[in-house]
Amino acid sequence: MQDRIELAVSTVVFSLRPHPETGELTLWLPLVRRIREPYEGRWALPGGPLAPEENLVESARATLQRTTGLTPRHLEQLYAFGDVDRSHSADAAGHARVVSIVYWALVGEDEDAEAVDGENVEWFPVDEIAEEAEPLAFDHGVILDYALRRLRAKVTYSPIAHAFLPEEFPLAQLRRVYEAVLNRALDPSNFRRQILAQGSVEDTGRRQTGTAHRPPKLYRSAPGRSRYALTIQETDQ
Amino acid sequence: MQDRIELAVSTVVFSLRPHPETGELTLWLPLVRRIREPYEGRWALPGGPLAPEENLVESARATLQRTTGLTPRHLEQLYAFGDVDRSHSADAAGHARVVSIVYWALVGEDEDAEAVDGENVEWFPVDEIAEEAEPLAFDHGVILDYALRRLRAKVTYSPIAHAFLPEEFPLAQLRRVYEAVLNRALDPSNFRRQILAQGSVEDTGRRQTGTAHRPPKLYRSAPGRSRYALTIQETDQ
DNA sequence: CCTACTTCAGGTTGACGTGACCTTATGACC
DNA sequence: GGTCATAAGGTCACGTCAACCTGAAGTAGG
Repeated sequence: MQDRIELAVSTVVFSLRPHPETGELTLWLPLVRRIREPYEGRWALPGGPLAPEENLVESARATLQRTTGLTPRHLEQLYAFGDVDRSHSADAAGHARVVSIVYWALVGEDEDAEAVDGENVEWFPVDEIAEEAEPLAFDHGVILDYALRRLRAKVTYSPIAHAFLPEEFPLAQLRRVYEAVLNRALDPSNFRRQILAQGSVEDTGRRQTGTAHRPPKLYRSAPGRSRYALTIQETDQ
Repeated sequence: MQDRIELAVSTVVFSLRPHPETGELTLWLPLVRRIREPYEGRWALPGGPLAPEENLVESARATLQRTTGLTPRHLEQLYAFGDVDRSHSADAAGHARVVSIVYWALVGEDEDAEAVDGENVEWFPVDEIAEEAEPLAFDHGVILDYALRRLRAKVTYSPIAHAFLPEEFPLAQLRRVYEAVLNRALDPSNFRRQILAQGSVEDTGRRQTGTAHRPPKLYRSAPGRSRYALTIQETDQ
C-alpha cells in the first residue's frame, strides 16, 4: 500500500453515427489506447491527472480537446470512483491508488465530424464494446455502463437529447435520436405530441427541402424549459 | 498557488425531528464547528481527509460515526466539488486546494436518538440555517442546497423516505415524512392510494393502538421495488 | 353509557394524458 | 398525372390522478 492518492478526471463521450452495417443511428464513443502501464495497449476513457490550477470541468474539457479534438455540447459530472480495489487486477498491482472524477458528454453531429481518429483514438459503437476481446482498462467498463444508464434516464426528463443535433432539425430527426439512445422504436405521432406539448422546441417557420416526401418543419430547441417529462420511462435504479 | 491538491470526504446528513416551536415534523441536519483555520469557529459539514486505504463511502461512514455517533440508514454519493476558487474568501486565502467528494445520508428516528450533541456538534433545522448570522464554512451552504434538491427529487421516484422511519409505521407517519421533506401538505387519501399502488410497503396485519381515533394499520417497507413513481413532482433542474 | 370528536380506510367522479391507430397533406420522382 | 414516402394532425378507449365524500373505529368527557 502507498500513501499517495492520485486524482484524475475522465470523460465518457457519446455521439451518434450511423451503424456501419445496418445504417441505423447508434451511440458511439471515443476510446484512447493506453501507451503505458498499467493496462498498456488496452482501450480506456479519455482522461488525465487533475492539474493544480484547473477546475474539474475545465480538466475534462481540456483532456478531451487534447486527445480527441472534441468540444462537447453537453458536459456534466457523472460520479467519483475511488474505491481502493477498483480496477483490481494483475495489471494494476503495485500502481498508485487513483480517485477518478468522471464526467459524461454529448457531442453534436458537426463537432463529431471534426473528431480526430488518431493512432491512439478510436470510435466504437457502445453496444459492441462489451463484445470486444479485451475488456476496457481499469474499471472503465463499469463506468461506461453507469454513464449509459444516466444518459438513458436523463433523456426522459430533460431536453439534453437536443445536444446531439445541429441548430435546426426536423422532429423526425429528434425522434431518431431518442430511438438510438433508448434503443427502441417510438410512435411518431405520440412523440410529436409529447415533444410539442412540453415546449422544449420551437417552430422556426421554415421547412427542410429536397426530401422525397412532404417537407418537414424545422425546429430549434427552445431556451429555458424545465418541467420536462417524457412518459417513455426507462429503467432507473 | 500550491501544487498539492487535498482530497476530503464530507456528508450532508438529514434527519426528521419536530420543530421546537411549531411542533411540526421538519428536516434537521448536524453541523460541526471548525476548530482550526480556515473558517475557525464556523459551522461546517462533518467530514475529513480521505485515508489512503479507505474507500470513499467508508470514509464518509467513519467520519460520521466519529464526529456525530450516527450510523445512517441511507448513504449515497452526492457530487464532487473541486473548483479552484470554491469557498473563495478571505478566510481561505493561502490554504491548500481541497477537492471534496460529498455524500448525503438519512438517519432514522431511532439512530437520531443516539446522536451525540457534543460541544462541537449541533443540530439545526435546515430552513433556519440560511438565517444564521454566520454563513457556513467553505462552500458548504451551496452544497447543502444541492443536497436538499437531490433529496426532494429522489423522494418522488424512489422509496428512500422509508429510511427515516422505524421498522413498522402507519401510513400517516410516512405521509408526514413526505410532507416534511417536500414542505407541503399531501392529500391523505391520494397518498395512500399511490403508495399502496406501487407496492413499496406491505401490511404487517397489525394496528397501532393507544391513539385517540381509529387505530391505523402498521406497514413495513417491502423489499426490492423498482418502478417507483409518485406524481407529486418537485422542481428538478 | 352515550355522544362528540378525530383520524383512518376506502370509494366516487370528472378531467386529463397516453398508446394505438387512422386520415390527410405535400413534396420528389418517373 | 400517378405513385411513393414520410410528415402532420386527428380520434378513441383506457388508465391514472386530484378533489371530494362516506363510513369505520377508537378515545375522551359528561
